[in-house]
Amino acid sequence: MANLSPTIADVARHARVSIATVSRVVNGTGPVIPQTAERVRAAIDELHYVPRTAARVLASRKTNTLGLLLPEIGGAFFSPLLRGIEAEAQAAGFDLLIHATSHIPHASSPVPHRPLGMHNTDGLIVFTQSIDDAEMTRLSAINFPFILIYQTPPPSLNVPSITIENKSGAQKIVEHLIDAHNCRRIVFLRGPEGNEDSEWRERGYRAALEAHGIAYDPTLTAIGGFNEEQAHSAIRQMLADGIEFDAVFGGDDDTAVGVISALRRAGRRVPQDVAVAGFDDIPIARYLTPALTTVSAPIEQVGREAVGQLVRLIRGEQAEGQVLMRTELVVRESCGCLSSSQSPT
Amino acid sequence: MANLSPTIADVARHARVSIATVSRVVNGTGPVIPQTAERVRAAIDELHYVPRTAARVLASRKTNTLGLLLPEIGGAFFSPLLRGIEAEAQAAGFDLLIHATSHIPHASSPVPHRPLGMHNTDGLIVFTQSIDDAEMTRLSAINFPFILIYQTPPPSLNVPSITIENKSGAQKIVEHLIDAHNCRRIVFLRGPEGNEDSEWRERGYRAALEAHGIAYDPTLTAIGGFNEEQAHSAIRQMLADGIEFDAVFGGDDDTAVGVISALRRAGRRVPQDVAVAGFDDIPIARYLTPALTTVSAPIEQVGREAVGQLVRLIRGEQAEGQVLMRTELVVRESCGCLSSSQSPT
DNA sequence: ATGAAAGCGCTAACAG
DNA sequence: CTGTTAGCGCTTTCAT
Repeated sequence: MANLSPTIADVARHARVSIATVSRVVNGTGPVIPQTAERVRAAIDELHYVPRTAARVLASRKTNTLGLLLPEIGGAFFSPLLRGIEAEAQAAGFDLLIHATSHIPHASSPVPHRPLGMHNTDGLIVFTQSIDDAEMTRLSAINFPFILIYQTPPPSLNVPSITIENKSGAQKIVEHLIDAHNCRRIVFLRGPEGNEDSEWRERGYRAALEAHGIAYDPTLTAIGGFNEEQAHSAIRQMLADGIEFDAVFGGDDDTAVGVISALRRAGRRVPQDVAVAGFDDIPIARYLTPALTTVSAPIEQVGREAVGQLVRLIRGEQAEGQVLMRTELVVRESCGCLSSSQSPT
Repeated sequence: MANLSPTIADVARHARVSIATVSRVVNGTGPVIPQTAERVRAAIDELHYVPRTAARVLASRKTNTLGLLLPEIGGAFFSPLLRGIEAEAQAAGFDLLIHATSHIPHASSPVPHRPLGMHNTDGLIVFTQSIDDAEMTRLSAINFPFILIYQTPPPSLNVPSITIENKSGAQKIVEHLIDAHNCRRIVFLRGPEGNEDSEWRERGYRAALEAHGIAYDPTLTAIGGFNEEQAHSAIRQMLADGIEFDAVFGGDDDTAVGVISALRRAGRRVPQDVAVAGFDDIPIARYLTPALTTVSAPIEQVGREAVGQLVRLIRGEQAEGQVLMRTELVVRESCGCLSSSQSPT
């Protein structure tokens, strides 16, 4: 293979200077006389020189890259999140390394394989359910910069985190269903087991019920798993079981999509027969039929904020601790509010 | 900060062996007596030792990671693609590094900043429109392993690539519109400027027209940009311009979503008044209202195949060259075929 | 303003 | 089976 890639020494020789000088012009560190710098620059692009990251990292002990840990990459939700993170990371001069932490029973090696960590990143953005408490404790103990998104830290740990107003957002939308549309039997479809967002949204759902004197009926909640397919089956099952309801609050927008699909196939009209609401306001939400009433969460913003804080942490500055991002009710058609002749909001 | 992370030397000292021995048990290279190995292992997890990637890479000249270059990360399309790539990379024992090549006017540095390249990956998967021909030529010249997806190589370069049957897929679906639904004035909404997939799909569209003796009408094509919003406006504009049509073939599924939305808002029923079809068969396609008729492309499969070939390339084995993945017509409701009482296909 | 040289932490011969 | 040692390519004092 091509082992012939030039090193800093080659450039130095070519420009008739020392490697230290080359390093200086490459990094803009230290003073170099313009003429010398010019020679070096010429040598660099004549040789197509590209510094080796590994050597750089080893010598400088800084990677200049940020790591993002996700449980899996999928769902419309991740696009804006990644966009936000990508953009801000780049603006801050960091590269981004993403890893989806699926099943890794890689038990053969004596050292636990961590694709992303202090050995190859300067800091980590950790999404819900992508590392366990033990690992979090370890990272915290060695004082490695990391920040949680869509997840609050375990009580014992003082780690900055960014979350959104799940409970009040959920409560607002459910109350809208109740107040504006007279719904009384409202289904809630949970996210994946142990998902924190889902738990808070459920609390909001119950709070709304309670505030309006509607008894909580456990048969009206099931698991939607934050994905269309599971949500579709869940509703289908409820229908088959003869459970009656006049509205569905999906745990998120993907869920709502599955719900609408299942309802329609069962001959129920949305929103005339059943009102439907989601959460997140993913990009396609406004283009669905009917356009989805949902809670707008500043997903991209969460990404940007996460990077911002992480970078501050890395620089040794103070982090803000817990950040709670505001959510907002977005009323469209699926709850029964607007007619279909509106333009997208 | 925590500079105290242990090195291989610490472990060696702790286990009373040489660093070479530690290296052996960590990597499973060379023979080590079980007792010794055990001591080393004990030292390793007592010290929480994690090998430094940079040092490893520098010494071994292998990064064990794959790079993925994308123009931007967004759209429902990427989920399955990333899933496929992630899964296969992991199975092959590689880490994955993703970079979205947005605007980088980082012109200040004398060395071109390449977030991903031979300096930090063993090979690259290159998505459409993420690097230019010059860069491709450079990579090819230094014999660096990389593979193109959703993009054919420039004629002068012999680079393996994975593409899908865009033209025949598009032709099939347009012919379905013509044959099964009697459509004659079919709109086509292009993808982003210069997008190769879009160009082939347009050829398929025109071929279908031609095969049925329908004259190509340039006023029936516009730019949808492969995203809901642009597609929405495009259709809106056409409607405003008084252009008549009985079907729309969106360049991809996201486009189709925007199209349906725009039609509904203009009071046109889908599929009764206008038939709509997409391309890609993204996960939500079957859950839309109406369920989307589209061309199923094995997106996840493309990802897996890309990794497979790239790994082969990296190992110095022969790559297969150009791979063309089959596409398949998926008939659902938006073209007018199925009733809405079906269960999702 | 520039150069010399000492590492950074690890792998990979090569000895023994 | 285990230890020694020479780099890997670069950054970074410390001299000059």
